[in-house]
Amino acid sequence: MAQMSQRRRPGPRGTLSDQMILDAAQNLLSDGGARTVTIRGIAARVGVAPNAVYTYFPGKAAVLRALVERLLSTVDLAGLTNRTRPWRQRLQSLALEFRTDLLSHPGAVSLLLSGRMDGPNAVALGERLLEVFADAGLEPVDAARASHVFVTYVLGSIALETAELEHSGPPPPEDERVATRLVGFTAAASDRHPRTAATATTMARYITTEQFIWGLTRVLDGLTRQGSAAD
Amino acid sequence: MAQMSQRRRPGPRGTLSDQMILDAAQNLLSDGGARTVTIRGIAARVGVAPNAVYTYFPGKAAVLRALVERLLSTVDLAGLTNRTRPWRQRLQSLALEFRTDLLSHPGAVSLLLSGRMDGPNAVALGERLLEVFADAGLEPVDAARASHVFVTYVLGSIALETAELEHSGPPPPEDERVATRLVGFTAAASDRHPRTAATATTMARYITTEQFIWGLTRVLDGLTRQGSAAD
DNA sequence: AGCCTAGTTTGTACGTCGTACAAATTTCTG
DNA sequence: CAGAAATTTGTACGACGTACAAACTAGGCT
Repeated sequence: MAQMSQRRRPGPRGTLSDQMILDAAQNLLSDGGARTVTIRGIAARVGVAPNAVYTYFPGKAAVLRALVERLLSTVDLAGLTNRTRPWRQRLQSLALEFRTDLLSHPGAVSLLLSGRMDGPNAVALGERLLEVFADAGLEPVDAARASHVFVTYVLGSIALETAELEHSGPPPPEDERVATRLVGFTAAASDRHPRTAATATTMARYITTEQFIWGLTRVLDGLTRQGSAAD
Repeated sequence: MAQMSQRRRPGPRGTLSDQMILDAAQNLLSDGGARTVTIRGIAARVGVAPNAVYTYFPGKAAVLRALVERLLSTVDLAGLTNRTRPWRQRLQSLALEFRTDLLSHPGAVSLLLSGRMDGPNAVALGERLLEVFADAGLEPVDAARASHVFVTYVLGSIALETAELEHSGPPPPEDERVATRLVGFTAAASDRHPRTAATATTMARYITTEQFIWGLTRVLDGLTRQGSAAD
């Protein structure tokens, strides 16, 4: 009946951009984890109807891709290729920085692992890695393979670490997580698993910075010695 | 119309169990990928209302946890501890078998990486790994750390490989995936990325069995040599 | 100036998901 | 053979992603 005109809202306010959408998405990721990064949540955060997002991105997947690229853009490429520092130190700094960043955004890794990582920032990072491994004395082909192993180790580590939190809220401190794991392992260890029982305290520390560096060092050892043992 | 009593359906048919539910879930995972593993899909597959699943599992997360445990139960623990074979060969067989399994269930890795992997089968596998690294001559603490690095590399590799398909349907053969990647890399490579351009064919092969073994060999090299280089 | 057009935003709607609740039914226990 | 316990269902709610057309605003053309 009749015309209830004057609906009041629609129309371009002009103030909205893909960057604001990514800001909102990144804030959601930091505050509440990956599962709270939602089109409707993003829209609410910027004070807009959900559909408005589709003006700037064709879908949720595109938003996530762009967010991954943004996260990759924050890595320190200059430090990575600074030849005044030994190559090992440069790689370790990069890895540690990356790990800290990603652990502080619970759920960001699952984002990284959910796409192809073929954006411009990903390619740029890959190029720098090739450079560093060339500095380490590797032939181009070996440098390429080594850089992929490096990426695999770093992302795999972080993925395994975040696997056990990521469910709700901000991450507890390292000590606390270790304690929780220790309880779990000692409970699971039995006569049937003597070695697990014997090294439970070590295994509880799988998720620490110390273990991350230990493994990284060994991986780099393996990557930069010519020839391989046949045993 | 009157009373259409005889609504006909509710009541226990007796024929339903947690195992059938996991069967259905696993079939869905194989056929359509991780995103098709859904409570409603599982229920439809066993010919039952969605809520029936909640009689056997408290929620979707529990179903996925149990499914992960089931996937872990298929690994060949006996072969892993068979001392008639050299330890490197045992680890490599395990890694390759695991990789083949997980690549054939697109999306299974994201499942593995979405929980703590603390079920009985996971613990049993961990115990065997400790045994193998002891065979390789490592002290208990180093064996524990090494086994975690091993797991990290294997799961990380598979995660990176599945990252770029996982979106719809059955995985294309290795050659085809390599070709697709090559196109992408040569397109992305420019004057600003000379090393990327030079090794594009190698990088396109990051997702092959060959690269997987190459990296695994290097990682094991690094894990089983005492001491570490300081650069 | 004023209109037209293109671009932006919204309301509404559809189909999907996980899952809570109580009613209906069957099987088991005594 | 009755009652208790376990199982399954219908229905429903609140989220989600996203399609569609209507409402609106801003800028370019005359």
